[in-house]
Amino acid sequence: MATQVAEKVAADIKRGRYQVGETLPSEAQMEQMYGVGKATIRTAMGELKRMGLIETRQGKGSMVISTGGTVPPVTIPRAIQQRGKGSWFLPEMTEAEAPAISRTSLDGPPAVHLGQQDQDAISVDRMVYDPKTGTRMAHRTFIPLSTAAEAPSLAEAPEVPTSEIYEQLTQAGFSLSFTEHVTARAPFPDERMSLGLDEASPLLITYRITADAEQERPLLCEELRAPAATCQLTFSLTPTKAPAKRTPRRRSASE
Amino acid sequence: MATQVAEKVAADIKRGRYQVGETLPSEAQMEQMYGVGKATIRTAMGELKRMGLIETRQGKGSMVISTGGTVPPVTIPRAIQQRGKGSWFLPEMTEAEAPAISRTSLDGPPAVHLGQQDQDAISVDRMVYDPKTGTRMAHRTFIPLSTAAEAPSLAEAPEVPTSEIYEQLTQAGFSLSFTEHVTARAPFPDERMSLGLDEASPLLITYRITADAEQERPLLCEELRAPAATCQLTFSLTPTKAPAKRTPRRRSASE
DNA sequence: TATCATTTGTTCGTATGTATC
DNA sequence: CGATACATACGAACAAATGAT
Repeated sequence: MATQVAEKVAADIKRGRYQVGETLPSEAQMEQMYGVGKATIRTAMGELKRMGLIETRQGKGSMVISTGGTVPPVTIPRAIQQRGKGSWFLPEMTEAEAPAISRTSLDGPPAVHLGQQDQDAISVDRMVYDPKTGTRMAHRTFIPLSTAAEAPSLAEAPEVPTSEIYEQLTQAGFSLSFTEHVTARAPFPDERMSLGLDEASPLLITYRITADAEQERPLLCEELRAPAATCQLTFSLTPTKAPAKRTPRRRSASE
Repeated sequence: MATQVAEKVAADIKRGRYQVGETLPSEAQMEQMYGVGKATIRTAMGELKRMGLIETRQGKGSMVISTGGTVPPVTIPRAIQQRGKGSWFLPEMTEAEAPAISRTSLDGPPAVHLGQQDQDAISVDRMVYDPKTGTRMAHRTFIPLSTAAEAPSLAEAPEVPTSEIYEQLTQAGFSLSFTEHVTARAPFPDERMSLGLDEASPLLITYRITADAEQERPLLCEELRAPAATCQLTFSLTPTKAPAKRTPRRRSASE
């Protein structure tokens, strides 16, 4: 029944019955309108919030912020430019705070993607944001100790920009290739706090794995967490010109 | 308070206090354990479900299905191979049903990405699934009428595999380039039905835009919606070798 | 500055429906 | 069939934020 109410209100928003920017009738009014209890209305409002259609504020009311099916306003380009032999250029990110450096034991997705379960790594945490909208994102760089051993300058100053990390890896003799894995999930409570997610917006999560092209050996892992309600990641796909004789097999996913 | 309970249980799961596969104490028991009411426990369980830690089934109980921080089991490769001049090869997808062809008016993200607001397009709906896990995904191809006009064979049989669409566009004289936009949101009620999302898992959404490289004119839009709890998209990033806009080129960077 | 009505946020207790075993 | 457990809904109370008086 709560779902039916949510669908009804969503349809009304889509039809223009409720305009964007307008405040919906109060919950008490909706109870009367649909002849249901408070819990039902609140469940329905929760669905509408997660769908990104409305935004509620205590003491004010529920405002329509979208009619659904819109493109997220913040575009995060995931492109890599190589200008010279070891000169890399990445889309800029504005840092909200000074990066935090720590030493961690690799676990979860970074460990799987790097193939280094329970190994140690240097991790650099950054809070970045989009200057136009103020959207905050969490960025984390994992530098395995085995990688740092081959590029000693990395271990000394791991908080340098990512493009410089790529440069140092290139100077260390590696030929870099990049793979990115994207997924999403509901944020943990502490992530809601640090990213300022007032709603129950999902979290868009991407892992960029930098590997040595020849050895196919993972060298670096970068994690980016962004609120999916306001962000979209953009990739440029380059067709690979593979010979038709043999199919290059990707690693099968079975964890 | 509900959040605190959720954090406590999540910590217990992460610490191994509750093992994966095990059933949690019943909601009634938890009310006693934490000294809270039913609504609080249910809110907490809802958070744990969205985080992908537990799965609840009516009449059975709440089962732990993950300790958090795991890699989604289904990897969806988003790669494009070009074998010959107009011979394309894409990762295979298993169709669950026969494709449904309809004519729609472009709206929302597809319209924005194609730059064709309110124009008509042929849309081909497919329900695909991963044979190993049975995960269902919704795939939709938008062929603008303006594109169909230049590749007439497309309009006659739009339900051909995507690789064949690329082939026909190449034969029509286009030089194809691809861009992909990824975001996520909570599923709509009808999407929960059709995709079989028993939980409140977010929906991972990606739009692949096929454009003509020279004219930078969008030709085609493919939409893929997959349950984020079990899926990750994988991209291969190719560094672009762009000439520096300010730095003068001293050497001919042939590579 | 203080007060008050309005509105959402959170929790509680209870009841009923429904799937599982 | 019956006991158990989750799903859904109702009614009530209080807290907290907001905006106007």
